[in-house]
Amino acid sequence: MAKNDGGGDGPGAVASPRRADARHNRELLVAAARETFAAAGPDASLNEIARRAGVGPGTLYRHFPTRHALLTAVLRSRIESLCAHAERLSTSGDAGDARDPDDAGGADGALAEWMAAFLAHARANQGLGSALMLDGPDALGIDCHRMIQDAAAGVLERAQRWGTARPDVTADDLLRLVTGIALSTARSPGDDAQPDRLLALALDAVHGERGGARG
Amino acid sequence: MAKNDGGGDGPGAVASPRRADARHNRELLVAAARETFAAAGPDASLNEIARRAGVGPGTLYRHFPTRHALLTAVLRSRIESLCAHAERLSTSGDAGDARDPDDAGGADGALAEWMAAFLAHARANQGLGSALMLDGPDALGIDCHRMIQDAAAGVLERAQRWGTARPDVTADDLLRLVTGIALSTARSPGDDAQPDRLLALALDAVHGERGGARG
DNA sequence: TGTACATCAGTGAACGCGCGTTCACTGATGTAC
DNA sequence: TGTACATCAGTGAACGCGCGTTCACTGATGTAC
Repeated sequence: MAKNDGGGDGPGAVASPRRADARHNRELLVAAARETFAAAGPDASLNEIARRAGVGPGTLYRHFPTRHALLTAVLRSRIESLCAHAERLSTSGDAGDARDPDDAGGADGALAEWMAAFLAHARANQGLGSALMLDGPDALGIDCHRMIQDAAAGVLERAQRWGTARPDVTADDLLRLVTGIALSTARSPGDDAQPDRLLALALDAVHGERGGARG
Repeated sequence: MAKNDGGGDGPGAVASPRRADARHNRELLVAAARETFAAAGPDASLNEIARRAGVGPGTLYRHFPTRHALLTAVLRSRIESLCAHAERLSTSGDAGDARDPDDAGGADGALAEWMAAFLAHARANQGLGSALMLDGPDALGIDCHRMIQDAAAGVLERAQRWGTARPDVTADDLLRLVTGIALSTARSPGDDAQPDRLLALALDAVHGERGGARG
């Protein structure tokens, strides 16, 4: 049996503590961390998070031995929903065959939809949460990094099969473009129009010139 | 007369101290700051910079009362050369008339050239130096912010007159796109190919579909 | 050219701060009987 | 159902650290004569 596994939460899920007070405090900590990271970025003070949660710093460390463990807990649900979203988009319709490339409502719209969702995710947490995703496997734990990468690859490959995305673009390019938009617009949270406009630009670039007739 | 103006260095230039030792230490400090900011980003320790320069922390504060004053001193020369570059590109050739849009070697190449130069600038200092530029006028002093903004606007407007840039793109869009690329690729300094590829993508987006025949 | 001196600049110990992290102790919980 | 107890979890003062910043003092410089 696993050492301290709380039950069948699947691989990667953090074991829930058995005792009721521990479970409660864990929830308080994650909620406080979510707020604090969103307000102050991923370098926010851990003592401050413990203070907001109304627990001692030792309690925070008992649940999350490292900053990354806490960040992962905060981001996991968001990342999982992004991946589920990608999964839905990648399998809806009859994805196997390439249809008329001018009918761009399918894979094309799916790519745009998912990139918009990812931008919204990246812009939360001051846009910086997702920057950690680019730090490489060590930063957030290999799980989250690969999960997002695979999700992006799924949506992108489908669009490429349909001819609505340039074949020379990689999933990593996609993620970095959108993350960059989130980062460079992070300090002006009021203006939602500009990130949307920049995302539209990036989407145009990824589409290439309709049908791929490139010089 | 100005209060402590070292001479006719033009508006915005920081007055050089009169005494030889002060001038020398100022140079040491700027050099140390350049290195340190490049290695550790714009949040680098000021004490560390003073240590690297071989002076006491008090000396640093005598020359640069705030972190922004020091950052400005470090970035000023770079920014000035970027602006001069833009000026050169904006006035070379016969800029007044719109020529055949398919002859994209002129304003088109100029835009690409300047954006590449700006990307190189943004990628120095861990890509973060230029992030401050997006913080708004307060951060780096209104000078640097406006200087870059105006330089970008000059090159962009010329490209738009020539029809090689979409008319709905703003100079701010341009700067944020490139800054975003710098930020999202900052942590992988070894790989120079990806930033270049992303810049090419962004340029394609800015060009729009050749000639502007957009659905 | 040489000297006296006013002032400009540098020094670096010291302060207060908030951070991350630890640990001896206290308290709450769940379970075995 | 009630109680005893082992263990799991929380507490929060305390530590060491590096940071930004200050300031009384020392030293270097340039200038006036």
